[in-house]
Amino acid sequence: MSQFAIGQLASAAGVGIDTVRYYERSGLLKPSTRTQSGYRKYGQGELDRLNFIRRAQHLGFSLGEISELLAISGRGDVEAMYQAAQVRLHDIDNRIAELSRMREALSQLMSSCPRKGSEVDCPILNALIQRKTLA
Amino acid sequence: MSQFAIGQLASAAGVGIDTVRYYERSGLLKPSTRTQSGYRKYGQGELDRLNFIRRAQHLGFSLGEISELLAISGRGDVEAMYQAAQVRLHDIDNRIAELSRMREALSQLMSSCPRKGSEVDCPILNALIQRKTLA
DNA sequence: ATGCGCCCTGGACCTTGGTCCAGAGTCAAG
DNA sequence: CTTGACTCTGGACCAAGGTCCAGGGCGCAT
Repeated sequence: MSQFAIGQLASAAGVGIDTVRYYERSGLLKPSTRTQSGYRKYGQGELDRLNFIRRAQHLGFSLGEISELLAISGRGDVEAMYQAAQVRLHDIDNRIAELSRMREALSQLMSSCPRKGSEVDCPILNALIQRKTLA
Repeated sequence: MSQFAIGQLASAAGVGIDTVRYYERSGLLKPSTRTQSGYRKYGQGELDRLNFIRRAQHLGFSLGEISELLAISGRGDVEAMYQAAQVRLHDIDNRIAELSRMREALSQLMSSCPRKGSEVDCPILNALIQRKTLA
């Protein structure tokens, strides 16, 4: 059974040592044992868990959500996993919609900007300065 | 010439009093004068400026960027305004692309999830647990 | 046995955009 | 003149996800 020191675990997962300790403080990942002198020791299970955390983060889950995900995963609760993914998906959709609104408003202003001449001709400036155009 | 106390300015712009003071600390908005007793007094120009800040925020500019925008606007520099908008647009596009990647990965996992049965059949769980599927 | 690199703890600090608080002073109406 | 609403300052605190530091202890190779 391979055992890792914190630095080995961290570099195996591509994170910083302080990040691993931070996850521990946050209740996400604790060492399987400690040496007598207090050194953290991790096994393959902890490395898997750390990789799980990173992948879930990559899908946009927050650490709080990941904490729930880990509990769900521990129960092997497929339905709950699906629900969590769905909630997350809606959140992503909302954020995309919000950004798209911004994009639309901004690019519309830009497309009618002459990029030269006086400020009165610049719709970007006008939109920001006056009570026009923008919701 | 209408003069506002901070509370009046804040409610005219739909923000909190503390927010106005925060903008002042951040160098974005300062009162045109102070009374002898130290009360902030604002005029129409400051209300316009505050509204500008809010609208720019609504387009996704950070307060730091808004600070530059205000300087640009003060110079009436249409070209610089356009450039700033373009930078912002690229940033929005990058964020949308990032979220779309997440969305894609997540919805693909979900579409092949049976939502019942054992955990070994759940691709969401598998993607998070194993070194598969996900980048 | 000593030097170098690793590890420990507790706590401070970072970013962004505010929000809240205490304790004091001020303003306007009754 | 008093009361209640408003404002002042300086500083603490919040979320999130870390990052860094000091001052020590440990482990292994030479």
